[in-house]
Amino acid sequence: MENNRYKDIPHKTIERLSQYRRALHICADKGKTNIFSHEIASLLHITAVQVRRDLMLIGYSGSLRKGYNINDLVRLIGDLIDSPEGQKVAIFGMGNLGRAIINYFQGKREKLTITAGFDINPEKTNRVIDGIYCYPVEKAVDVIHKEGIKIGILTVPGDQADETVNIMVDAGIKGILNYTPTPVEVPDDVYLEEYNMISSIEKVAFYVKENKS
Amino acid sequence: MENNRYKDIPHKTIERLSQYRRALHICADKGKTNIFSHEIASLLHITAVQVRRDLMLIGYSGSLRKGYNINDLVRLIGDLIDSPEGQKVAIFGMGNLGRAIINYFQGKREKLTITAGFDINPEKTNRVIDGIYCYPVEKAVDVIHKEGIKIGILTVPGDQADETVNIMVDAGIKGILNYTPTPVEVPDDVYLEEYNMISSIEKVAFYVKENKS
DNA sequence: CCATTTTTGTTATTCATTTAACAGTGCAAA
DNA sequence: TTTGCACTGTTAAATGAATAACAAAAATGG
Ligand SMILES: NC(=O)c1ccc[n+]([C@@H]2O[C@H](COP(=O)([O-])OP(=O)(O)OC[C@H]3O[C@@H](n4cnc5c(N)ncnc54)[C@H](O)[C@@H]3O)[C@@H](O)[C@H]2O)c1
Ligand SMILES: NC(=O)c1ccc[n+]([C@@H]2O[C@H](COP(=O)([O-])OP(=O)(O)OC[C@H]3O[C@@H](n4cnc5c(N)ncnc54)[C@H](O)[C@@H]3O)[C@@H](O)[C@H]2O)c1
Repeated sequence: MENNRYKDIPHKTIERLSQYRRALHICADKGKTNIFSHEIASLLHITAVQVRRDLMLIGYSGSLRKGYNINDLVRLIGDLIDSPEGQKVAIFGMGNLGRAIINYFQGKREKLTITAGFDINPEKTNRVIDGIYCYPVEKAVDVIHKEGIKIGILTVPGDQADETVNIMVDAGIKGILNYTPTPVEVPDDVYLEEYNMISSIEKVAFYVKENKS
Repeated sequence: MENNRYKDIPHKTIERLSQYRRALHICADKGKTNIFSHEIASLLHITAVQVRRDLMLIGYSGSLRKGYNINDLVRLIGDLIDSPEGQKVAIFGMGNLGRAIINYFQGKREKLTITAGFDINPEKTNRVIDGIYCYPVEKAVDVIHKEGIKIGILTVPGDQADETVNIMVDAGIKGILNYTPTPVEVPDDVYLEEYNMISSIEKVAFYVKENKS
């Protein structure tokens, strides 16, 4: 009940915390040990107030004169958004996008590991692709259950999205990142995040057109 | 001044209109000619009120008994978000993601065409990759100006983002879709849309973790 | 011909997020 | 010691977006 005290942190704040952490890592690598809210803000091109507000929500207090301690802050963000034991991720659809994600993401986050791929194409299944073993989708329930995978990234063709989501949910996936252009539905206990790239491009195109006037 | 009457349409509505259109195309292909707000809603897994509200904003009126005429609605959405003469798009960074986007997007939208790629790697430049000619970045100003490209997709490594955005802006790009994890800054007359995939995955992971309680 | 149903279009309300306002604090310099 | 400065942390207000509420219209069936 009251053990998830972070339920009331805005979704947008969670996203930004992830970005703060990335920026802080870069600063730490440069030998910086402390940082002011307005410095973080200018790295992300947002306002210092927003940074302070976000940090207030997670309960971190900086020093008045020296700002925030970078290592402490990185650790605190990690405590909030990471699972100490790590989380496993599966990719559904080992096509162009799925493989690009593997190559990009794998090894980048300490606590998140892509541990399985699934596909329907027999030329791709039952072998290692870009370092990830690709199973046939029929094995999804078994593998996901056995490995304890809770997070799935959906990169199958749009017309396969619904069907594949059902498989994912049945297999025990509790969080889905849908890169398909097809909106999908999930039970209440599954967290769903969708990103439609075509909408994004069309949105940019729209505002470019409108600004011309 | 008052010739862009669509300035007050919410950004989220623009995104949804793009998705409505996609869904409507699929319906039209199935031979459907009319559709109710609640049918559109259930395709996108949103509410019928939201659909009607969005359509109200763009000034389309459906028939009380037959709902919306699919062809008319598709046309009207096109009038709003497309440029009749089409718009050209350039990709900066012809790596895994850039090429995945080309393969995925090209040919999909009638009024948006990827017409040039740019890269810094001499093995990739001055030749055709996945159907798109890849120029060295030094040619960006020339090519973009000559072709009249206004939209750019940024898929260079994160540490090259700022520098590349400057080149894009100098070359006359007016809308940027940044897939880099590095937040960038653009002048007021350039529209910027950013998408950070790692934040998305970490967000999903966070809510999966939190729900476990 | 009138009540019922179904759906649209619009206004009002609620919810989420950002931005503004400002009090409080510790250091440094006068 | 005191004054001013440059920060932080928090509350208040404004903006943006989703949801709820409801009047009006058109067909249907008694
Ligand atoms: N490529 C991109 O840049 C991009 C960008 C945004 C969104 N997307 C979306 O991502 C999805 C994949 O795009 P892509 O370019 O990688 O396509 P792709 O054709 O290269 O990859 C699709 C993969 O899914 C597999 N597949 C098909 N049906 C399946 C099923 N029922 N179960 C499991 N696997 C199945 C295919 O064998 C293939 O390997 C599409 O929905 C596309 O709209 C792609
Ligand atoms: N691959 C993914 O799925 C994915 C997902 C989200 C975000 N991203 C981001 O997209 C970007 C590209 O990812 P990727 O996986 O395609 O990497 P990649 O290394 O495959 O591609 C990067 C490309 O950019 C080129 N490049 C390097 N410096 C350049 C410069 N100054 N100007 C022009 N071109 C230059 C490289 O030659 C290479 O072709 C990265 O910033 C990454 O963080 C990738």
